[in-house]
Amino acid sequence: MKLTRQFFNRKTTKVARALLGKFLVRKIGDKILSGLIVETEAYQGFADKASHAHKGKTERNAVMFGPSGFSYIYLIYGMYNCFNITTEKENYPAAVLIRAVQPVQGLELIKKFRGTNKLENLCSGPGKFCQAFNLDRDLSGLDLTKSKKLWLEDRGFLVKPSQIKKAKRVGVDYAGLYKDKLWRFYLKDNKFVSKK
DNA sequence: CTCTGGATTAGCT
DNA sequence: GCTAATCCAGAGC
Repeated sequence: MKLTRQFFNRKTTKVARALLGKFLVRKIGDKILSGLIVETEAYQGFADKASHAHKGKTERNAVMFGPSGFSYIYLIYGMYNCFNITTEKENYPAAVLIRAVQPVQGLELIKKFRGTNKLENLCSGPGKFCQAFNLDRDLSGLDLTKSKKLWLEDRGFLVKPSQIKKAKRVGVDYAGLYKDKLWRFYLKDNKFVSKK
């Protein structure tokens, strides 16, 4: 079943945890790509120095201030894209970054987009995942509860709380007090996460 | 295996 | 002008 607004309209860390084991589905023409989410990170509020919303609302980050369940995709390091899903109520800027996915459907197309065949190297990082699923900034601001190109599904994959590991977020050493927050979540022993 | 530097550009100061 | 929610190739061990 497709994830609805109320799934995303909760505390960001809760959504980040709940997204593990859910499926991200992408439709390109008549082809379906999908993957099991295995790694996420939470970015929330005004005080979080690692968040784009920390300095207030801008043209780029405006969607983070909107309703939950929308895509926020931005260019990082001049070369890669990062895909996020907005969370929480309107005017509270927050989102969950999808860091890694276990590819399930559409392997052929995913391999083509990535230019590699090694399974564990297809979607094991936020930039890799966007490349694999052909996500770019054109798809930012989509309502993921309504879109026909991109949405999330619960397919009954069960994740026990004991299978969820917490860690510091990656690449945010500049974020002062917030750099050590344990707002990264991933599935224990899953070989598709971005780091071991 | 680990470590390091370069690629490349929008967005903010 | 500076630098980032990253990735990869190449060097060294």
